[in-house]
Amino acid sequence: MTATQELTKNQSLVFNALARADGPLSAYTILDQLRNDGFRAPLQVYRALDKLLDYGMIHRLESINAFVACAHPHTHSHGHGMIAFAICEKCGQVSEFSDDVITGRVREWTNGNGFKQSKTTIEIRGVCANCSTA
Amino acid sequence: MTATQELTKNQSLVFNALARADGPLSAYTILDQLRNDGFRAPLQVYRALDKLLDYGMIHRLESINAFVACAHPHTHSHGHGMIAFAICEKCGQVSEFSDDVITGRVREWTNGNGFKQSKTTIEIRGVCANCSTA
DNA sequence: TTGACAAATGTAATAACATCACATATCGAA
DNA sequence: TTCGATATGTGATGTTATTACATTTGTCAA
Repeated sequence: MTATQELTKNQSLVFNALARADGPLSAYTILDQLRNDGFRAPLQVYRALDKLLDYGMIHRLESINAFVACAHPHTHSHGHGMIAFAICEKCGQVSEFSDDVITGRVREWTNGNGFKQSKTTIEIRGVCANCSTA
Repeated sequence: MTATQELTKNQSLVFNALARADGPLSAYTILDQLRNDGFRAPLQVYRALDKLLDYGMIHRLESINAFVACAHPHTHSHGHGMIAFAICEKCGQVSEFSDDVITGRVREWTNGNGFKQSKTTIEIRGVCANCSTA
């Protein structure tokens, strides 16, 4: 499962809501945007989000309880390498990047400590270039 | 403000609850533990937590909405260097470490992109050595 | 000492985020 | 076609965090 067309109706609706947004959305914001499409309950959103996370098409930003469409689907669709997010607290814009050195250092620590990692969160909060010059 | 003795009553109660716990606690768990000490409302806990975070005496684990007493107060009480957490999903134990290389790479990215970072979260979820051998 | 400001506290209500439980529907393969 | 897996609909509930407002306590200078 990688192509957009293979998503179910609810998954497509949720994914498209995130894809057309210019920043992260909360589950409840998505719900509100999809009321006209027949969405009535949070669970409809959360279920779709879970699947989209599975498929690697979106990310969850733990530090702000929100979700974004993946910015570089092709780049890391094949799994390895952790992704870091820089989240602007002024405008809400999120930049996504991955860094092999960081990935390597984390892996060194986990290997050295017998820790089996399943998911790693790296989130940088601050103010983006645009917002700090303005 | 660095010494435990200078904390207010509520701050001490909350800090001690975290210090004697063997893992992270949620705000509401802390509240329940402190009912006998006169705590009645979430805000009493959250206000103390905010201060303790300010003072660098505790950390917030964003990915599990919980708080832990800082494991190495002396080490990073002087501010620089970001801290990473490895959180075991079986036993709840949290290991805290900091890595200058990771700190440096993050700073390179933020400097290169004009991003003024204020707080950085690094949380590794997985299973610790103890739990994976058991 | 007092009065005035800042910091801390108490309390109720509400907002924001997430899941449970249960019923129903849809689809693909045996 | 019938069975199982997946997806969906819906209400209720659970969990996490904040708002708003009143009161108390501590500090410090006049």
